[in-house]
Amino acid sequence: MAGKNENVKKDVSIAVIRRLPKYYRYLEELLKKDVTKISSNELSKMIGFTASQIRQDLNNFGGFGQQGYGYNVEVLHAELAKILGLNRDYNAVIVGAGNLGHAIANYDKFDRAGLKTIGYFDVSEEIVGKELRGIEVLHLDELANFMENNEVEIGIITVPRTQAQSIANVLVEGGAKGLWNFTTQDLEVPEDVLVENVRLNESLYTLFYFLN
Amino acid sequence: MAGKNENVKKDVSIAVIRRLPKYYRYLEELLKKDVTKISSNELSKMIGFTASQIRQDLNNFGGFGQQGYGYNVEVLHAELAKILGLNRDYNAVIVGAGNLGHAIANYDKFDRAGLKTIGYFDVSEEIVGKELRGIEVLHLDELANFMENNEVEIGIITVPRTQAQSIANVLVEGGAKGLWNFTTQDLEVPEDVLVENVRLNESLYTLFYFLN
DNA sequence: TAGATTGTTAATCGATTAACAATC
DNA sequence: TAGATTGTTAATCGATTAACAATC
Repeated sequence: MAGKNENVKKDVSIAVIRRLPKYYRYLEELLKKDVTKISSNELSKMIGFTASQIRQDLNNFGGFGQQGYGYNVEVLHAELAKILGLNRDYNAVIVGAGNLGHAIANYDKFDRAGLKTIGYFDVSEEIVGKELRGIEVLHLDELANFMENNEVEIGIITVPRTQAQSIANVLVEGGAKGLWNFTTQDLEVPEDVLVENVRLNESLYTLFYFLN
Repeated sequence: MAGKNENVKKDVSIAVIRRLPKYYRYLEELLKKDVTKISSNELSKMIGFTASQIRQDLNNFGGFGQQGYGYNVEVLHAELAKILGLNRDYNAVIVGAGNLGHAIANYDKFDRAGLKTIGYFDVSEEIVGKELRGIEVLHLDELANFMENNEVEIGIITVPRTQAQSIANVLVEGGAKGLWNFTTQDLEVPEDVLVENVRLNESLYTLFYFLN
């Protein structure tokens, strides 16, 4: 019994995972304000989740609190950083160096969070050869070669939808373990590769829906 | 009994709403391929939701199918467009005309979906005065005035987080009914205003999490 | 008509909330 | 110690899936 389950961390539901960054963000603010401790009840009032949910969520990863006291802000903040994998860097390439690609590349917060974009690729003659954050934008044709010669964990896809799948293939072939997909294309990838989709159109349509 | 409930469309859950754009997208593809009819079962195989879920989802809005036949692609596509509010235009302003603002402004698909960006605002000297899609980018100070003189339904916020709330206030004061918020700030707005958040950092952290 | 497939009710599953004993 | 608040189990709620009668 013991041996077999030792490494089987019971799966935490995706709903929980997606709430973690919010906890992290609020903890960060408390830290800045030099707040040293916080109860699930106080946190509940700030964030808008129930205290019960907060305690349940956190307890998926360990007992970070102390009865009668609450949670130590600094400790919890650090634990969340660890859980979210913010304690290390991730090499990434951006494929599609248009406005959206630029926006991501230039967003300091992502860089500080550990997203290190080490390569930019495009097909447009206007863009290829230009510099982005001190790095020359390469032609898409050089992507496969680049992937071979660099450790790239994350591929960021900000190209027109029709090209998305073939680029995903090159990225995966080149060793990327995570794809951040900004297109509407549903990408097919091997089981050990992760796709995180940002569906701006779905978000927009949802907004439209509620305006009617 | 009749009178009171007549207008009370039972609330459709947000989970359902967020699946609609995906149905719409796949229907669009079928339409392009001149497929005239589709069963929930066939759709299920394409989209990856269960046939049962698809039928349940659609039946929140009406009985669009026909027993023994399935769904008429053209009809269902048109119905979804109507439900999602894609059958009309929405005037919008973009506040924050940096890379992200540019990306949104230049994304043709949004324009074709009905998002009409009629004003751009920023504070940067480098950007204010320049043209974006043939329209001069104005200084943020002119936003309130612009809102007063134009019908603007949607405010798109792509500024640094610290300015987000005060800009939201101006937008709401000026009549915006929906905010598309690309910052991490949780916006406080009156009850009749809708905020649709795009949390890129939460998406990125989720990706990080799964890479560990 | 027989076969197919919807619309809809019932059963199941999972996530959220409530409750409270454990304990700092 | 008494009070506070966690960690955790139990109850509730809502969403998903299964089943099937209705019907094209």
